[in-house]
Amino acid sequence: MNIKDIAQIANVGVSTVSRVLNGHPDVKDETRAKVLAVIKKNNYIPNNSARVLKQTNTRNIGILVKGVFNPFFSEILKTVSTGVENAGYTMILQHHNNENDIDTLLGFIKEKKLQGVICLGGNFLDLTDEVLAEISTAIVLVSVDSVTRKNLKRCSSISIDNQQASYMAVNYLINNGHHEIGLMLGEVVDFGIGKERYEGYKKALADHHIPFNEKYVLYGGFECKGAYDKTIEFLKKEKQITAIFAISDIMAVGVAKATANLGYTIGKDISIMGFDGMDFATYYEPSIATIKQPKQDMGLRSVDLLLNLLSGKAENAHIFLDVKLVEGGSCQSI
Amino acid sequence: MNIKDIAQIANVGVSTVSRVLNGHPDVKDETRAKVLAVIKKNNYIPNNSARVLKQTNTRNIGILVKGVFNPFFSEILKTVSTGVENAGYTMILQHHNNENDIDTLLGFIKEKKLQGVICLGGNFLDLTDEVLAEISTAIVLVSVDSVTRKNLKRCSSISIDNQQASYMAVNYLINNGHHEIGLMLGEVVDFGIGKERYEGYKKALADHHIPFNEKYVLYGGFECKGAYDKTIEFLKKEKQITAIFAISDIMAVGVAKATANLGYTIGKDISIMGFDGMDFATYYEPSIATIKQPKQDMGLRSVDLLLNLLSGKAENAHIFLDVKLVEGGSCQSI
DNA sequence: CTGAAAGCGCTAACAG
DNA sequence: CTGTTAGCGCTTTCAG
Repeated sequence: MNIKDIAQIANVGVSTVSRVLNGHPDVKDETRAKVLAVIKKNNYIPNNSARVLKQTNTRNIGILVKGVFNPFFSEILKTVSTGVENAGYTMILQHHNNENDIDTLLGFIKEKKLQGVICLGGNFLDLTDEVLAEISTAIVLVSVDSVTRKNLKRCSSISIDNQQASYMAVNYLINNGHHEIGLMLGEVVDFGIGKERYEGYKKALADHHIPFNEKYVLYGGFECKGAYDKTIEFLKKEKQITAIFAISDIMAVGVAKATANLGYTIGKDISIMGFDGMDFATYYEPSIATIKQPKQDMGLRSVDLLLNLLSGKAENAHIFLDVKLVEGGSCQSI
Repeated sequence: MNIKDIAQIANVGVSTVSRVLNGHPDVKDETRAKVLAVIKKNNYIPNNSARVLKQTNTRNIGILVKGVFNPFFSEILKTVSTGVENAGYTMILQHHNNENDIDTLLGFIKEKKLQGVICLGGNFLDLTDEVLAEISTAIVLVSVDSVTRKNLKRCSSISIDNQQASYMAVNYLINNGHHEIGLMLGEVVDFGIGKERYEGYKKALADHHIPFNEKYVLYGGFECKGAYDKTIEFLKKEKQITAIFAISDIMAVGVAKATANLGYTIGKDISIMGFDGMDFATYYEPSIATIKQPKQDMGLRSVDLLLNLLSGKAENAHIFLDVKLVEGGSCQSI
């Protein structure tokens, strides 16, 4: 069942069917009704590929997710997918773990003829306006490293200031009297947000004249279990530790469980901070203090921006959203 | 830059380029190398739409997610997306909340020329082999209602026995001495897995001659907050309650927090069971007892089955995977 | 307002 | 082994 069949059954030309399909105004109401009726009766659905092949306007939006499919991205994804679909676009999700995020992005755009892409995570430090000049695709980078600071004119970004957010967390711990603060990062090699949060940690220590100790830096692999295991091992050796800052809530939960199992009372014997602002951390007992990222807003604004970019209603922009330090029973003064 | 350009530059015909692209064997090594070089030098990437338009073999696999993008689905999605991409397929993700899951599925298949679909969630009770006879798309339903029991010959499914799993949980609570057991469901209207778990709850009570009390059934909307609020309200009225079974871990966390805030000691004053087997529940303090679904396995097996269905290596099948009751400090005998 | 016809970029006969 | 060519189903001029 294709457009030709419909045209034949409805006794009109294919172009008329096409016009009806695309909501062009210059079709007689009567004809439109007839065509619509035939379409409905035959359950006809236009072939997307043919349409995309022909049009420059493919209505394809890609979502490129880098690395682990963490719950934080999932929440953004939820918002984004709703927005993209409501706007009548097709959403193509690609998940990768390649070295070169830029090449992956470029390939994705060409292959799928994307009109727009939202990248969740990844490292785009080497991205330049020259590279982007070759393509006319709208690009919004979400939650990526500080490429945003380069003020590229041919792409947009929505992010938070990771270094400052991390600084805020560590500073808060220090102001609560903590000096021996462990840091739970994800992977050892991380040139993206992990690195920036690492630097925020170091800076906060330095500003308070607290010496930095490499042994206090742990890598939990962004999973509960990793964080749990590393914390157990760590606290057995470093008994002077009074606080641990994990750069994701999921790891914070692992840290919390580890301290509890070691006999610490969370909040009293040890303070724990997370990062992201996930529900399950807020509803932990005690509530895990965290740096809350505006997840919903990040999703909403990235779709908004992308759609406005596509319709020419907006210019490329680099938007920094504010985070909020959410206090919780897991963090107390000493 | 298209196939014709490449052919011209490489001084060969388009079909040769096409053959190289598709790994056909009958190309002279020398020619292949030449073409490959030109492709690489020009950063040529074939247009997917044209390929899909032409081929029956579109290499498009759709993932249709129904309802909330919960963390449980996200985990499956992670596994699935990796599998689909490794097999060289394009993954098109669609997220919907329509009434009619079957029509949505059918439309999705036609529009995107899908060769296979994996449905996460949804209600396919009205699905029949007659409807499926019209399409030649491989379909794997994952985590859906008991349509699986109808033994459709033209689609597959991977699921757990929700009623029995729920029965197992409630039975466990009862055997631990609990008689006044609250049930935290998601939405009031639910003809899918929610209903089956509801029935498992009722059946367990009945088998132990415990009267069913409609007031003990709560609806938390599959969110921490909803579960939290409803539990607070509930426990203020029904002080005789000694256990609550939530049909998702995320809600169990909300329930746990509520009981803690009301001054209950979890595990001692009240027992809590979850469902799914998510990390953050296991790492809760105390660990939340749960019915662990084989998430990883569900993802893996659905991709496997789908790919084998596509290559003719497997027949449609309805697979029930086993769940496991994981004990935890949140549940104790009284 | 409507129809005929030219491709979009690719694959796969088919012919060499 | 390789090139020529006919469409895949659709949109979009261009004529009516």
